[in-house]
Amino acid sequence: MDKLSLGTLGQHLQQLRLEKGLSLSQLAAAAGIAKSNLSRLEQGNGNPTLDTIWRLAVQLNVPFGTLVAPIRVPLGEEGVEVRLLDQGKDTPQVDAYWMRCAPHTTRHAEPHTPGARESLTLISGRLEVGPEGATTTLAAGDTLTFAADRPHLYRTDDAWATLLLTVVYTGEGGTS
Amino acid sequence: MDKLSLGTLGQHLQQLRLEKGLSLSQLAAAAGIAKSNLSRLEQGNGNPTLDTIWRLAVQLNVPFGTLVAPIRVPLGEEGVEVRLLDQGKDTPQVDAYWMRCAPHTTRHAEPHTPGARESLTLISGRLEVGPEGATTTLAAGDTLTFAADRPHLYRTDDAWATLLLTVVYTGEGGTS
DNA sequence: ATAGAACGTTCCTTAAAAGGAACGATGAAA
DNA sequence: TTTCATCGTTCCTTTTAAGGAACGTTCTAT
Repeated sequence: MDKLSLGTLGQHLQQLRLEKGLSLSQLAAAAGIAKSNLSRLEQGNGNPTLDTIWRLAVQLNVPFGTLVAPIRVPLGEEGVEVRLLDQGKDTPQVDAYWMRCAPHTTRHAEPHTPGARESLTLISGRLEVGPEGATTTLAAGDTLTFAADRPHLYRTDDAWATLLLTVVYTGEGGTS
Repeated sequence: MDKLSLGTLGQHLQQLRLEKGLSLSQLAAAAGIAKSNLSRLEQGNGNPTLDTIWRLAVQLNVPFGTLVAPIRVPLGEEGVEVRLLDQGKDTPQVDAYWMRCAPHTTRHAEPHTPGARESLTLISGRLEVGPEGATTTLAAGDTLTFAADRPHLYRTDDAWATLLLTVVYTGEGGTS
């Protein structure tokens, strides 16, 4: 059974806060909670109340579950930053990510569930992407959809690449 | 900003519990929390801990936010909520948005600059979208690209729709 | 009826989350 | 330099959510 990880909550909180350019004190004041409270949460300690989470979610302008939902991304590889934007609750299940790749980086991705497809739109930079052996090179504004139930890769040349990425699990929908 | 309503949480809890045919005692035991705790929550009192909500969500097998999200979610003025995710700095310029539309909502959008195109991917729900008079209906996971230099619209039926949207401002410089 | 079991509620206690005021560290302005 | 503001953290106190054991009620079976 799924266990609640307080660490990811803290990471998400801090990440979202920094993206907004807010200091810990500012966010705490804006949300109407104590600094000490927010500090603990970002450190991964504590077990916040619904009221506390709600106030933070409102201030950070994120759908409620986003703060808590664990990032289901292998991530870790250097030069690649991935953010979970949203998780669809319909069938088929759809996960939406924002992704940024450093120059001269190759990310190999494992196959997803059978039938899964990825759609992506390049926001800036250039990116070679697709199933291994059948990749395509995209420029800013281009979109591509490909089968993601085989090993696939993302590769940048000498420029940064930023993109939106959605994974559609057309197979039996998994709940998380 | 929106205030947290504990009443709706209680209603949702009870509704989901009854749908599953569980007694209050059973659910509390299965989730590993005290009966008194669950009883208070269903009555709309109390302010549950993240741990408590999590355990209930797991037992009821609902995505986390569902328990808390009121029937009507924080929406923009016209039932449409839009968040800017990213702005490309390359050529062509690309703006990335996250967008959510309430049921039975129609949003008319003005034409963008000549040559502009929109690409969108539906994360959940259903959406009729496209240039006025030439719309398409999308389901979760579907993607669509259309010319956005004409008046276009987004329309939902009886379901919420969540989607990623990118606007590509294809200037004079043609993309190779 | 009567005993038993399960239901949901209401107390009281206890563990812990939130608030508040320190603290040292850092950075900018006088 | 010195001063002042703000940063994030760490205590300690206060508030309160969660646990536990009653309770009255309802239903079933004996």
